[in-house]
Amino acid sequence: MCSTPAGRSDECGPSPRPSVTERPGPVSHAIVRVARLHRMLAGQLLRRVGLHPSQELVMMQLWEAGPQRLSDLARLLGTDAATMTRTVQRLEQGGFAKRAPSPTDGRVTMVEATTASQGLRAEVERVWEELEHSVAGDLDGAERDGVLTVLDRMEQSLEQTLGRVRTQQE
Amino acid sequence: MCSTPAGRSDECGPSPRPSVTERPGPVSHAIVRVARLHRMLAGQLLRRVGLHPSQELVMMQLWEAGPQRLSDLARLLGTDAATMTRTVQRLEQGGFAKRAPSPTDGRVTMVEATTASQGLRAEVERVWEELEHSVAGDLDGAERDGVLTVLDRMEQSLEQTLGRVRTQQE
DNA sequence: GGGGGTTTGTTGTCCGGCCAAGTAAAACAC
DNA sequence: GTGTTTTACTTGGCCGGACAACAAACCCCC
Repeated sequence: MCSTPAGRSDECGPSPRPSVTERPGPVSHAIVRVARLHRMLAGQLLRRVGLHPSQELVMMQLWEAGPQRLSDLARLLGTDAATMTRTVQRLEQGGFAKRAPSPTDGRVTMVEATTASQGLRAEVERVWEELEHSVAGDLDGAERDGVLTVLDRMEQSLEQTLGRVRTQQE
Repeated sequence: MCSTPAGRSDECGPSPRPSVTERPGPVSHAIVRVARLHRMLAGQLLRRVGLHPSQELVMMQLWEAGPQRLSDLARLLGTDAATMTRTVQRLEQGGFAKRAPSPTDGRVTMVEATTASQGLRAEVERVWEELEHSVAGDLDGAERDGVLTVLDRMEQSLEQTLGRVRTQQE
C-alpha cells in the first residue's frame, strides 16, 4: 500500500503532518500538484505514441496551423526559443517534424509536420481528450467555466507580475 | 513590443489564430500555462535567495518539520526519490542542507536544514507569499475556496487515473 | 550604401523530473 | 540460519525548461 508517487499524508507511514502541502500558499501548492500530476499522466499516455510531454503540443500546433516559424511555435507554446530548437530537433530526428529554411528570410526556419506524423494525430488527440476528461471530467458546466475564468485571471496576473519583476531586476 | 516570453496572440506578429491554446482541452491547457508561469515567476523570485524552483519546497519542508528521511521528502513533495537525491545533493553542496545516515536503519539517509540556512527562511517565505498573492491575490474568499475545492478534485481524479493507467500498462 | 540596432536561431550549462537498473540494508520466509 | 523479497537510495540516461552568450541575417536610418 501507499505506493502512489504523489503521496497524500493519510494513514501511511511517518509523514509527520499535512506539512508544506497545506500551509503557506494553498493555491500555489494546489496548482503545482495538479500540474505535476497532469504532466505525469500525459507522459504515461503519450508513451504509447512515442512522444514526450510538450512534444505533443508542438505536434498539435503543427497539425492544426501548418508550417510555422520556430519562434512562433515557441511563443505560442509559452516556452523558450532555445527549448523549442532542441524539441524540434528531437521531433525531426524521430520523423515527426521537418525543418526548412525560409526562402524569404534567411534567419527563420520553418517547421512542419511530416506526412508520416499524420498517422499519430488521431491518437494524440484521443490522449488529450483523456487528459481533459481526467482533469475536468467530473465538473459541471458552471464549475468548468468558473475554473477557466479564474485560471485565466491567474495567468494574466502572473504574466503581469512576471513582467514587473523582470524589468525591476535588470 | 511583444516581448513577453509567454506571448498571448494579440496583435503581435503572425500567430495565425488562438491556435492550440484554445481548442482541444481548455482546462488542461489553462493549467499547463498557469503552472509554467507560476514556476517561472518562482524562479525569478528565488533568484535573490540563490535557490532554484522546487528547492524552496524542500527547504520549507525541512524548516517546518525538521530532519526527515529522504524518501519521505520525495513522497511529500510528490516527486521521485532519484530526483530528491540529486536535489538534496545540490542543497548540501550549497550549504543549505545536511545529510546523515540513520543510526537505526542503514538504508535511510536523514536530511536536515543547516543552521546557516535559517537565515533564508524568512525571505523564502516572503517569496512564497508573493507568489500566492500574484496567483490568487485578486480572488475573493468564495472564489479561492471554489478553486481550491476544484483543484483538489482534479488532483484526486488525476491520481486515480494515473494509478489506473500504470497498473493497466504493466 | 554602410553602420548600428534588432530579430532569429543555435549551443553551452544548469536545473527538475522521470524511468530503468543497480546496490545495500533490512524484513520476511522457511 | 540461510534464501527470498521488500525497502531506500544512488546512478545513468534522457527530456523539457530557463538563462546566457553568440552568430547570422535582416532592418532602418542617416
